[in-house]
Amino acid sequence: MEAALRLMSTGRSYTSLGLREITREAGVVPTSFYRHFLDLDELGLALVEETGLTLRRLLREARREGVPPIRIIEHSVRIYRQFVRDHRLHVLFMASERWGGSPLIRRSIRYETRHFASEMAQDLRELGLLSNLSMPTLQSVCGLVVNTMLNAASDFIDVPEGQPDVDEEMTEDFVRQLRVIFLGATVWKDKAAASPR
Amino acid sequence: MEAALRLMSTGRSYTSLGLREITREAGVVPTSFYRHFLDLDELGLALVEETGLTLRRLLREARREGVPPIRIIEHSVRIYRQFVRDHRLHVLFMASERWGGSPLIRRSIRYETRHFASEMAQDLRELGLLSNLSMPTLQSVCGLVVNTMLNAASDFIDVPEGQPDVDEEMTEDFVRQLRVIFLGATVWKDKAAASPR
DNA sequence: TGTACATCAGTGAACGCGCGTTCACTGATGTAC
DNA sequence: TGTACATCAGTGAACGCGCGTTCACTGATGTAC
Repeated sequence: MEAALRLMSTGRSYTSLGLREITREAGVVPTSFYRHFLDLDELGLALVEETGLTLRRLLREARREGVPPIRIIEHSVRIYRQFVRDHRLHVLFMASERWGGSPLIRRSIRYETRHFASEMAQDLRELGLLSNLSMPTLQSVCGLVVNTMLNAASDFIDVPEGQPDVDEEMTEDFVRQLRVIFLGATVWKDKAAASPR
Repeated sequence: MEAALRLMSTGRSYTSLGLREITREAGVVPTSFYRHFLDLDELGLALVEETGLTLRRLLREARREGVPPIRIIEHSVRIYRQFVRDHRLHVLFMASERWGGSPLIRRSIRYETRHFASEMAQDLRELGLLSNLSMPTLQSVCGLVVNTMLNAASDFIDVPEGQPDVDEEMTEDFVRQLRVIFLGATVWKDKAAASPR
């Protein structure tokens, strides 16, 4: 799995990787692959699952430590940023295979991101934030936020390693976009009232 | 070019297509490929260029016919929707190869979308809309809008043909997201004043 | 403590196959005089 | 109107290569008694 991510780190897509290529990178004979996975799709799915699991664990901890309801965005962006730093290749994989070549992987990523958006919506609800939105609208907004997060992550593919200023500028832009979204959500007036639970 | 798009219409990624595969789909012998393109990257770039050109032409016409400044979003969404319908595969190609396997194609798509976002920003400026935003913020918002448009387009990859209700629901969600963004942009207060042009 | 057996990641040879690319070619269409 | 030549999309044979997958194997590690 690490070998596959490493091969993708130069901007290759997952679907373009070969089985032999991956095992070569892993320093192992091609046939060994079958000791671990049925085929390449299964490896991809394992990567998605791993990433989702890690992120969910992180969020659970973050939730447990209690968040000051004010500055929620800054706090979340900081957590997300740290996650992207620690698991750069995993996030890149998720973000760029969202519409990659394998239908199975696409489906599993879509499932994972929806799950993530739902958790975010629920968190906001429980914190009493954006209570002006109906649940469908809140879901929609969270979906938009997640997509924006993944887009931002993807944009880092082609940024060369030693460019902290470009990096900084892109993050700034990303935060601004999130602010616009949340600002819009704050003043939004839904036709339907917020569902009472 | 049409053959390549056709092969991708079932969810394959461009990078995973083979030269022989494409020429086979085109009903032509593999070697004929070289009469038209140097390699697969060049074919991809041609597709990007074609799509960009068509879209720009469409926008120019739309601009010429004059837009009532009110209902600008609805109008634009309708135009975009028509474009996606008429050039479904082209848009899908652009949207899903944004972070696909070929660095050259990625770069060229990024160039094209930036260009598009800039034109949108300029249009809004000239119409006197969102004049509360500084130019960088306006650019950022337009970038967000373009990305959201492309994400929405990509989500149609896995929607089976005969599902008009799902289609409708997704469009509705997409429009709602755009509204949230524009609403946020409308009430946004920039630290810097809007540049006086 | 010692023996017998199970488990399992990794090995290496072999297979048939489709790939990208080269080459010299054909034959239709357009252009010059 | 007729002839000679240029252009150019498409052809078909051939090449060497890396691919995914099969098979019977090795040898280290863990487990049962």
